[in-house]
Order: sequence, then C-alpha cells, then structure tokens
Amino acid sequence: MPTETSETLPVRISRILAERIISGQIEPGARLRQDHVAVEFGASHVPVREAFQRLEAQGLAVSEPRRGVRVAAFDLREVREVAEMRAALEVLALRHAGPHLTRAILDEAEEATRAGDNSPDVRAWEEANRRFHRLIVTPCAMPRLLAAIDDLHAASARFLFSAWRSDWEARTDHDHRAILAALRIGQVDEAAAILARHVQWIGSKPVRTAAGGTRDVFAIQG
Amino acid sequence: MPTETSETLPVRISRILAERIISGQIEPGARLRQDHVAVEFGASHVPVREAFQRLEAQGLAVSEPRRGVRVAAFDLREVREVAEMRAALEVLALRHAGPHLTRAILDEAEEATRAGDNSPDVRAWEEANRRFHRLIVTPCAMPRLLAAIDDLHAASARFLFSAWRSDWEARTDHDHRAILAALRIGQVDEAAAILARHVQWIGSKPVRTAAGGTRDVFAIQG
DNA sequence: ACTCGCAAAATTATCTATAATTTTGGAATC
DNA sequence: GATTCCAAAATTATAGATAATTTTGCGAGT
Repeated sequence: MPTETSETLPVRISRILAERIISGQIEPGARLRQDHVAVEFGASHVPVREAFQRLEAQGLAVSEPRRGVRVAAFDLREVREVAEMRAALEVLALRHAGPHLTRAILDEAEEATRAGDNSPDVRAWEEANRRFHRLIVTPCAMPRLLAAIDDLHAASARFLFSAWRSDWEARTDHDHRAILAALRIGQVDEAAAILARHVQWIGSKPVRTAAGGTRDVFAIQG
Repeated sequence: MPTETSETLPVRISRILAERIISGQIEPGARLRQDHVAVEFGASHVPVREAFQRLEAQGLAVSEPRRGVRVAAFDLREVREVAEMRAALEVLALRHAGPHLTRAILDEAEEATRAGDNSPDVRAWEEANRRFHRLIVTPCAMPRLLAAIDDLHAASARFLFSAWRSDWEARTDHDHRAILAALRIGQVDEAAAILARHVQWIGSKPVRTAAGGTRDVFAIQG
C-alpha cells in the first residue's frame, strides 16, 4: 500500500530512519539490521540497503564491510568539526545570497526567529532555527553547496537533541536579530561575520538535566 | 573470482566508474544502465545499484526515480561553485593543519609540486596537484572535512580534463611555492590567503585545441 | 508528410532465494 | 573458574526471478 506517491521506497526509509537517528530515538553505535528494518517497512532488504547507503553518505551511519551498519557515533571533536564546516559554508552561501535577498525573505526569516523564541520544546526550536538559516542562504542558488549545508544541519540537530534531552528553556536569539539587522541595511560582510561566530560558538558548559542535577555537556547554538 | 580482496564489490564498481566519468571517458548526460554495467563486471544489479548511489552522493551522477541514472552534467556555474566550496573548506582545513605541519610534510609537498611542473600530461599533473593539496591539509585530522574536500577534488578534476582534452603544456606552479614558503616560516594565514585565491582562480579564457584553433573554455588552476 | 496512439522491447525496481561470513552460545579443556 | 574451540543461529551480500514503468518503433489516421 503506497503511503505516498512520488517518493521512492529507499528515500522514504532513509528519511524516517534519519529522523530517528537525529532525534536520538536510535542510539549512537546501535546496529541497523536490514532484515528487521525490512519487515518493519514491509519491504525487502534491497531498498533497505540503499537507504543505509544514503544515511552513510549523510554521515548519520557508518558501515563496516561484512559486519553491517551502525548509527554513527560522535564526540565533541566532531561537533566542532561540523560547526566549523557549517560556519565556512554558510558564510560562503550568505555572501552569494546577499544581493538576492528581498524584504519578503528577511521578514520571513524574522518570523522564523520569533517562532524559535516561542518554541515549547527543542524540536520546535530546531525546526524554526533551521528555517531561519535556510531562508537567508537559499537565494545563493548553489545547489551543491546547499545540499552540503543541509547534511551538516542534520548532524548539528543530532548533537543538539543529544544535549538537551529533556529540559528546555527558550531564549531570545540575539544573533539572528543582529544578522537580520545587518542584512536589512545591506551589510552582508557584517552579517556573515556574525553568522560565522554564531554557528561556530560551541562551548562546553554545564546543562541541567531532567533530574535536577548538572552534567558536562556541550551547548550548541545556531 | 575476486580480483582484489578487502574491497567490496559496490566500492570497486563505483571507483572504476568514477574514474571513467572524471576522465571524460563517459560523457556528461550519458545513461548508466545497470544491466550493462552488471554484465561487464560479472555481477548482479544489486551491487551496481549501490555503486550508482555512491556516484550520486559524490555528485558524479544524477538519478531520476524511474528513469535510471545519468552522468551528471556540469556548466561553468557549477565549476565556480565547486571552486568556491573548495576554497572555503581547504582554507579551513589548512588553518587547522598549520600547527601540525612538519618539515617532512612540507618537503614532500614541494616534491609533489616539482612532479607537477614536470608532468608530461594533464593526468599526471592532476595527480601531483591533488597530492600537494592533500598533503598540506591532511594533518588537520578532520575526517568529515577531508572527505568533503576529496569529493570536490574529484569534481574539479572532471572539469580540468574536460577543458584540456588533448594539448597540454606544463608550467611552474608559483602559487604552490608561495604557499609552501609561507608555511615554512609559520605564516599560516598568509598561506591560507594564497590558497584561497589559488583555488578560486577560475577564469574563462581561450585554450588551444588539438586542431590548432581556439575555443572558449574555462581554465582551472589548483 | 506529419502526428497520434498502441504494442513490443528494454529498463528499472522490487521480491524471493541462495551463498558466504560473522556472531553467539555452550561444551570441553587447561 | 577462565579460556579456547566448534557448531548453530543470525546476518550480510549477491544472484536469479518477477512486476511495473518507461522508452521505442511501427502503423493508422488526418
């Protein structure tokens, strides 16, 4: 029974698995067994294999030749690596998008920022945050660059959800507003500089857990 | 009959197909038919499909849902896009590699530059050039970043081979030497600046063809 | 002569089955 | 009691077969 037309089976499977990996529903290092996934989706292992390869290309899974594929593990070093790659590529994209930014786009980005500030949970915040970033870089019209940025956002979201597992407190995003202010007066370089700092700002700081205690964990912004 | 152990069939197939695409042996837009490839490699279509997906992830092929996969086309805009992404990411990598660069590595990079200057054909030059770039960025020890750079190099090589199809004239690479000179005295920022210009320098200029005439084509350096 | 449409061929996508490899559990041994 | 070895189970990887879709070629009609 086709749940949705015009989306191939491997794409569908990889998308759903990606959601689970990003949200932390499947833990890092967990094995992805093709038969189990196949029966769950009522499919054979062939499309499942292709879905696995897709996840591997996105950096969400790693495959050892004859031993199957696991959810990719990640550590603080990789968090920093992804953040720096995002900073470099989003700055590049913003520089090219700058001349094509319209008032309407910036208004929509501001709306996304407001939505982020009023988010009830991390998930909603991440969605709004990603919308903001995507809005201001999309007009660069560089498909390969945008695809790479999307993959990095997926990795960032993973880290984000793993840090704030249970408690969440929304706060106003001053960086986003500063970026928009600079863009509105045509100062693309200034906006890019703020964006670079904003994305790259990844520090290790204590975060309250649901139990009330504190643990050392990384904080992500951007 | 395993030709080589410890390399999976899909990896092997995608590697060989990638070589053909990069070298221009298979033209942009050409269809890749899974059955034909399968019989050529004495395999079934399952590994071939996975090889195709790999190529798609590298940006060397594009797949339309029920219509098969074609060799990715490319135009001047994409050449520029890849060059700018390379500039951004290689600069990032070099900045991190800087502190870990040793005299031995720089010597090896200089040897690669010499090999490039003495290359008899484009193919040899490209190989030496890639060795140079890879040598100076590898010590950054950021696997995701290095993998992304590798894919971009593959795309660059494609453009390069398509431009200089037949005639080739080696010239000394002053940029590489300037980068090395800066690195030897610890001026990583200066080296990064030269690298950015070096990679990004992609202009449209007439190139002599084998027939002796000139045609408008892009020139790639880096 | 050109266009439209239908049928045949080719091709893709998926499923089922088989082979090869790895993991797992337990028993025998040190 | 811990360790090593072997066999059974599980799992991955590939092959062969089937269904569905697209492309192609030919003929009829205008």
